[in-house]
Amino acid sequence: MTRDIPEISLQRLPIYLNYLKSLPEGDKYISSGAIAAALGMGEVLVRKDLAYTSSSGRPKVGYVRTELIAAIEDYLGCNKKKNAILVGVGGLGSALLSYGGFAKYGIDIVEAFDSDPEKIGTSIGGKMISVDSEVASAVQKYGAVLAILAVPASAAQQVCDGLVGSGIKGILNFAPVQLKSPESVVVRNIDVAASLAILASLL
Amino acid sequence: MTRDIPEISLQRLPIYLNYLKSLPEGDKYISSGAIAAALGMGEVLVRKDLAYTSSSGRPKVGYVRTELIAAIEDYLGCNKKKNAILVGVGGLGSALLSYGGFAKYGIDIVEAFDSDPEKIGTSIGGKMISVDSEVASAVQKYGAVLAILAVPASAAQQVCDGLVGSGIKGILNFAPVQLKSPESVVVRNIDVAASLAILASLL
DNA sequence: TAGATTGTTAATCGATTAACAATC
DNA sequence: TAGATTGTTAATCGATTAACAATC
Repeated sequence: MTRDIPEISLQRLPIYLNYLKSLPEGDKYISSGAIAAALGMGEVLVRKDLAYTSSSGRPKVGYVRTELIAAIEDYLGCNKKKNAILVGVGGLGSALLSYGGFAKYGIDIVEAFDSDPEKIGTSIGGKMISVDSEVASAVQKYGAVLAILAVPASAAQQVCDGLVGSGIKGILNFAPVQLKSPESVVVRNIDVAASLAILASLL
Repeated sequence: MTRDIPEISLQRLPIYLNYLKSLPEGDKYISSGAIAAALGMGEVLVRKDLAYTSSSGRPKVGYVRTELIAAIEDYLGCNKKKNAILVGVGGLGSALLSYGGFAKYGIDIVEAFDSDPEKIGTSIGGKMISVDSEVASAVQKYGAVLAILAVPASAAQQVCDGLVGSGIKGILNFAPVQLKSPESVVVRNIDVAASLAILASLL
């Protein structure tokens, strides 16, 4: 399901979604101008982004808030359940296992993996922690398509290779390493330290 | 120190830096073509990005790896020590307190804050956890310019207001909320759940 | 109807890539 | 010298913004 939306527009959809959900229930209509003003963006940009979700507004009144929320959620696939696994139950991995924020996008972390014998067999946030070597069978068993990679940089490529081999289709990588993977597997990176450093260099 | 580098180029500098540091000590020279190939980017783009750091290479041989690392580190301000505080010692906040990855960018998290009386007075990763209301005095005391915001969405704006009032100049916000702040304060957001949802919608 | 707002087409802006001269 | 690589200028590409017709 590759759509022709620019990824940068796609990245803004959750921002609109969060904002729209934060509005009072009583607000039936919302205009692109109001959204733009609240989020500090241009109103044409907002309308263009929203148009990708095939939501449509009415001249003079704007968009029906609940319809817009539903359209964005639908476009993002929030209503399509996806299973994810997490590899690397260190500090960050543990935090993500306990974090409830994935559910609103239809994502469920079904199992976690680590190489530390101390952790294996325990569970965090109701998620079982199993040994690394069982990743592939778990991916099959749960039909998991997503993986969160939260291992040390030194292990990241090797774990990535295993994930690719297991049939995982998307990897969110927290290790500060550029992973090599086939084009058919989508990898996106979050480097918290680098993000803070970039922010600092803008001051 | 606002430079005329596009932010998107700035965001790539840590990627180059990580890659260059991962190369064997024995590699004296590295070409833009080799960097580009390793990271899957265009080689002209690499040269342009590197040119912003005022590093320069030699035709035929490439860049001196160690010089390039030094130039990027210098440009990113890794050698200029910056103090950061962290607000919200939940799962994610705790993980970030224990995370050692900020040091390589010259960033030190000096103190953490929370509203939970149970946590106040304890410490994580060697960082003291104090009560929220002491943020402003700590910012003064340490000369902190950066803040990591890891509180629930419902508290984020209020905490942000306090940070702005305390004189903080940059905020890395993990709450899925668009913060309102004066233009003089730089805010960047990381929304892990949204990032995974976007990734999923690309599959 | 008049006015506000949408949706789209054209213009602008900025980032990436291509071409190529400089140079070691 | 010949060839590889840098650094820069011009061309292309894509995203944002401006203009404006459609419409409720």
